[in-house]
This record gives sequence, C-alpha cells and structure tokens, in this order.
Amino acid sequence: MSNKTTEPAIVKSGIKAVAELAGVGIASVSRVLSGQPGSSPQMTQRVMDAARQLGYAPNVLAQSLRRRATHSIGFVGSDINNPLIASIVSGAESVLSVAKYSVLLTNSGGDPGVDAQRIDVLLQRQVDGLIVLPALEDDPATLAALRGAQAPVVLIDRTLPSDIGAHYVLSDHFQGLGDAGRHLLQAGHSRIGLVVGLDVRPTRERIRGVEAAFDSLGLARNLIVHRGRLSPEHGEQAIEELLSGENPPSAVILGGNQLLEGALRAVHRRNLTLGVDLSLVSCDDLPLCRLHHPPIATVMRDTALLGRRAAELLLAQLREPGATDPELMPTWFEARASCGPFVGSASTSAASPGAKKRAKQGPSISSK
DNA sequence: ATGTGCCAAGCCTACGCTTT
DNA sequence: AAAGCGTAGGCTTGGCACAT
Repeated sequence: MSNKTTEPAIVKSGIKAVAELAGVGIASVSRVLSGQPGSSPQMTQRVMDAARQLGYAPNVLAQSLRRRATHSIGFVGSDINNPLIASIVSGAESVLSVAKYSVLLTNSGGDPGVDAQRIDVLLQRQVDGLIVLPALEDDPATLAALRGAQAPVVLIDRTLPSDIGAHYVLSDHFQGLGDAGRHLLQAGHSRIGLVVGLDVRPTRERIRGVEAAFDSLGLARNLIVHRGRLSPEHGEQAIEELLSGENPPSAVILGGNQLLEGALRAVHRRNLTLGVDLSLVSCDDLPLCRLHHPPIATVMRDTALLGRRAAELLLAQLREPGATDPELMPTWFEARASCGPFVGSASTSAASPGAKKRAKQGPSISSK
C-alpha cells in the first residue's frame, strides 16, 4: 500500500492567501493591488510583500465574473489562411494587446453558416467586443447572431443593415480599381475582364470603380465581369473562360488575392507572357506579386492599418458607446510589368516612381 | 477624515437532500 | 432509482459600516 500523498503540482495563491500572509482583509488586498487610493503605506507594503512572496496573480476568470467584462475581443475572420486576414488580425492585435485586451481568433473558412456559429460562441464567452469579417452581408443567421450582440461590433470591409448598429472600417476599392482600370484603358486596352467574389461590398465597389474608369475616359463599358467564390480555382476557371471566349479581353483585373494562384496556373498553361500577351492586375500585395516574373501590378492597401483602425474604433466604443461614421481607408494602384508598357497618362499618382519606371520598361522577364 | 473589514453580487457547477 | 431543487464554493471588487 502506497502511503504517498498527492500534492497538487502547482499551488495557486489566491487573494485569500495574500490577505492571510499580510494579516489584512481580502478587500484591502484588492484595493492595494488595483491601485485604489486610501490605503496606508504600511498596509500597502505588507500586501505588496505578501503578493510578491506568494507569486500572486489575480484570477482573470474571477475578475471577469465580478467586473462583467472579460477584457477579450472576438475576431471572426473569413479565412485566416489568407495573408491579408493574417495581416488585419496582426494589426488589430497590436493595438488591443497594448490596451490589455486578448484576442480570441476564429475562422469561418468563408462559410456563412460557420460565421454565425463563431459569433455565437464568442458572445457566449462574453467577449467585450467583436471584429467581424463575414463571408456575406445578407446571411440571415449571421445577421441574427449580430443582432443578439450586446457588445460593440466593428465590421471590416462589409456593410450590414443599419439596425445591427455596427461600426465600419472600409477600404476604398472604388479608387484603387478605378486607377487600375484607367491605367489599362490609357495603355490601349479596350476590353477588360474583371474577376470578382460574391456580392459583398468590395465586389460591388471594385466593379463600380472599373466602370467609372470607362466612364471617365468617355469609353463604352467594355467590361466582362466574372463572379464566383474567391479561390484559386475560381481564378483559374475565370481566366480560362475569359480567354476562351469569342472576343477575349486583353487585360484582366483580379478582384481578390485568392484568385492569383489559379489565374497564374491558367496563364502559364497557355504559355502567355504577362504584360505582352495579357495584362494582369491583382489586388492586395502578396510576396508572389513582386517575386513573379514579370512582377504583377497590384491594387494595394495597408491591411495592418485596417486592423489597427478596427481595433481603435472598438476600443473607443468600449470607452464611450455611440454612433460613428464609416471610416474609409485608401487603396492605390501600383503599376508593374504585368500590365505592359505604360503609354498613357492615367491617374496613377499613388504608384511609386519605381513601379512606373519598371512598367515603362515593359516585361523584361517572361512568365513562361 | 482616514483606514480597514464585512458582505453581497456576479455566473456556473458539483453536490447533497428531498420528493416522486 | 430517478428527478428536481437548493446550496455552497470558486475569486474578486464595490459599497457600506465601523474603528481609530
């Protein structure tokens, strides 16, 4: 018969133990450690010494229970495998961690049903606020879940019915895609293919931006829009279908970085040289865009800034709730060799001089 | 007036007691 | 035996009361 006692591996010191060791009341320990005024220097010293001696750290769950606030923020991302989302999360976390908030990250994989489920789980966990990037803007389950939220909600790049009472950080896709469209049209392209995702705000704004490019130059809207769920497969299939048509476009804009991989597969399979046989513009800068030969022209945006602003907006709401106007963050077009030699004078003011120079030089390296 | 302690509240769960 | 119900316990903090 073994006589060994089963001691717990870790002895947790609660506020009771600190109070006992310091010879004071529990409430006094709480007052001292939370920095409230009104404790004598002797009492303060005794409590601090006892807490240090016991390695005391407040029980976060108990604090949350008492304060009715968990100091945690829920993030519902549509696809955390996407570097774009990772960058947004990273930006948000950098702000929230400074404010002593933890981020609970969930991934819906772009599935609206999962969006609603994740939102519910985060709300059950009593998060103090939500940053959401849902797959759709009109999914009934997602809207119902958000309507039930007692916590402030910040949407990134999505707009929802006004009764949700959410706050918005949006990207100005209209501007960036408009600049890209104008650049291509002034370079001599007359027919443009636009591959986009499902019917959410970025898709609508991207289409509107390219249409406005035609309008601004007094040209007929010779635009073929190819819709689908943003994925490499959609990118590949869209390029195949656009280029197999009777009157294929000479330039294609990809309205989503998830499309690029598949689009390039189709381009390579067809032995096309980007910037010569086909001009290609992508959205959101991936390392692949710069490493590819020739480099791929891109509509850029500061995704980390998007996350930071969303977090700042949420923190402001936690301090002082109230209505806010949507915040519009800039996008800009960076011309690179994949969209061929630059011959016109399109408004590409945001493009770097280096990018313009490279574009002017034309495609120097084959994509084959 | 200042410093300190007591108590209730916050939410959930395990446990024990009572009733069916 | 199963079901239903009440209570205690976990930890912290704000409000109030009391002692000095």
